[in-house]
Amino acid sequence: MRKKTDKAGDGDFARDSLATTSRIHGSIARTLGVAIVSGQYQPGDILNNEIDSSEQLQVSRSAYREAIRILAAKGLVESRPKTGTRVTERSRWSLLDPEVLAWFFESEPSEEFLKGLYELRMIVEPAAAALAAERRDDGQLERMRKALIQMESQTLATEAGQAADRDFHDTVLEATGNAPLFTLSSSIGAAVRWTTIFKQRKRELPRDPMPEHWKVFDAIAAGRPDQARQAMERLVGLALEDTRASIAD
Amino acid sequence: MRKKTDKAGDGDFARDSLATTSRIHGSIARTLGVAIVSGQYQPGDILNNEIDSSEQLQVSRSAYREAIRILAAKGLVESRPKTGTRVTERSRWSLLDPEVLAWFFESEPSEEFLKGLYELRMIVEPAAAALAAERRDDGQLERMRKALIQMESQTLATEAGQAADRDFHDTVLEATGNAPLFTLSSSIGAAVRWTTIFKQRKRELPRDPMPEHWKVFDAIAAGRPDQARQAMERLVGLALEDTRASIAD
DNA sequence: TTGGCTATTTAGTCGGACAAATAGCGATCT
DNA sequence: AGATCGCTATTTGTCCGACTAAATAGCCAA
Repeated sequence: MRKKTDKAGDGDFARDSLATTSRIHGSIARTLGVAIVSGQYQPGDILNNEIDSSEQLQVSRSAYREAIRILAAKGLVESRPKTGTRVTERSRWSLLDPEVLAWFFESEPSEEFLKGLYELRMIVEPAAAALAAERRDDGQLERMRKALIQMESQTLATEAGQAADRDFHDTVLEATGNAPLFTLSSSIGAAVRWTTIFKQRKRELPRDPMPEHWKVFDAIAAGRPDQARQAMERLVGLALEDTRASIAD
Repeated sequence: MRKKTDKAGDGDFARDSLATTSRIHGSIARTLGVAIVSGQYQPGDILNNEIDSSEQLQVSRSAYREAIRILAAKGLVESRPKTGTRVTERSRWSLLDPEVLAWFFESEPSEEFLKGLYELRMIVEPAAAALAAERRDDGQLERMRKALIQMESQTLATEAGQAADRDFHDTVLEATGNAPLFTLSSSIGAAVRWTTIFKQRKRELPRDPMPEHWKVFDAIAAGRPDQARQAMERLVGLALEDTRASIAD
């Protein structure tokens, strides 16, 4: 009933979670998903039936159906015989699913939505930093330090610098030892990446983010939860300000 | 390309999100999903190929494939030609997806996982209550009041009482005006409330939850964020204590 | 008017064929 | 011996067409 891999070799398997779009069902799901989250289809709208839709999209009905299953799994649509497949109300959407977020970012998300993500980050990350200060182990601390050093030398203007930034925040989340909390990191990371791009479109880096990052790190390293929370609050708060400024423009 | 419903009639469509298991692909997904989150399949394990699996489960290959697409959409598995379909590392799982959470609760989740969920709820819900105190409108306030009155008369022992409890918390979340926050907390709340049912299997209601609920309501009605946050902290904290007690048993 | 029956429409399921990708092996060349 | 290239077998991916089951709408009869 179950086959075990000989050597837990997940090394080169991890890289391409993006490959999801390389198959037909994935790309159809993406197409429809973007159309839905961008408002091209409204909640309550009914998609054409499977026969017509698959013909219009030039794919087999099976591939189309698999795409619909993906969308349904993320709460974007709901199917039933006779009625058809309809777009569900927004409150049912898995807004924090990495793919759904990616679809949002493909056709600029509303300012309100971005604000919501930042607000969520403002709630979650400081609390996470506090927990991390209590529970981090040496390995995690070391990864945080390396990420910050990398970030310092590359700056947020480079891809590598942004990746380092993500690594740092990911490791903080991981250090909370709270798996459900950790899954938020990819969502939050996506939001951050997007807003970083936003910011750079209009102006150079508005401010050096390193001092705040180091303060967070120091507090976590020192095992001071309250201090870590406050430092992270400042960090996220400043990022929010910058984003607000570049959006307001 | 798009067909609009005449009367936005989503009224009777909303009830059965559970119907997802009534179709074969859904029930297969559930079976496999439970097997995965319960640890019966480990990350890195490779599932039997589609032909064998679908034969063993007595379903067509198409239905089996649709089930796999659902699991892949929730990050539980990853498929590729030649290699097969393998269970992904836990960090990729959409732990906050309502269905994934439901699968966890089907085979009692680990204490650590439960603790994580409560911890997250403890972070998010008080913050949400604070935001709600600033942004709620009269209609939301009215719905909260009605829910609490219903909850008071029915008690948590009845289905209607639990529904009222859900309504109250959902309305608080809605009142934050933050969609991402809403989806996050709503799925956590729904999942955690399953433990309420667990609790009641073992003992009667350990304590009257109404005073804390009314305090949250009053603070939100009065537009006092800090007070609302503290009241919600107490509310969730007490629920956590109760759960801990019934687990320890 | 109402109640149930039936027709119709739609997703759901099936089975079987063929295509594409790729990991792993083996032959070949250096 | 080692590296490199190409082949092959395995597995998922895609397609097709038929049939099943569910759910609605509308008709017909009481």
